[in-house]
Amino acid sequence: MSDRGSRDPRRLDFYDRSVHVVARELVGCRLRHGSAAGRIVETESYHEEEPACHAYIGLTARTQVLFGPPGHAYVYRSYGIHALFNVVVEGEGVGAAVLIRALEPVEGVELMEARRGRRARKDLCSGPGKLTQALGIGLESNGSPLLAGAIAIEPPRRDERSVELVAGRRIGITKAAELPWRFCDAASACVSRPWPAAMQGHSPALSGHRAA
DNA sequence: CATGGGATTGACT
DNA sequence: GTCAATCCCATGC
Repeated sequence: MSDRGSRDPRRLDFYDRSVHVVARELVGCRLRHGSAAGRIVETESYHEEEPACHAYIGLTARTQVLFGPPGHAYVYRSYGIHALFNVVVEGEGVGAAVLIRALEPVEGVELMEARRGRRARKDLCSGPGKLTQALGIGLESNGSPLLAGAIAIEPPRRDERSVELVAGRRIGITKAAELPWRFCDAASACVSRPWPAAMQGHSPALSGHRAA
């Protein structure tokens, strides 16, 4: 794999790089489905060589998309209830993906509230199951191309502040839980709980924009 | 074909 | 802090 690809998530070579590089660079980008969009503030990387990754077991019906070409959505059902959205990365034949774990709502907040129920804005997308519900992403989006489909990833806007990136251990897993493959914007109040140790002592703001 | 285990969330004690 | 909801898929008989 090469790490010299594009930093523009609207280009295919952005995704054809190390899963950890892509996971870090996705923080600050914007995930969109129709008129609803949010700023990515938390990701985790998963790779076939490590047992927490679904691709660890090899090529099956479930993991087919993970081993497919980069730049596509991998969506699966978690705990029978929630849809979790991932970005397939690295070359075809390599099973690796970035789990999108939290967003700051930036567009279509009313639509997100309609889907999620009225609650604090910072809690609309502060978890991997919450953000798919808020954006209306379901299992039918599994395999959807991110460069030519309903779901798109856009680069950070120039008027947004830069990301304050911190890494921590992945959460919600029992295998390979010690790997520091969770990446968060420490300045965001929308990161899911528990916050990484590096965020203790922070007082994150809600908005990803610079103060007016 | 039956079974068991989740990359979670929200409600409740 | 505890716990149930709920379903897809991998595994084993």
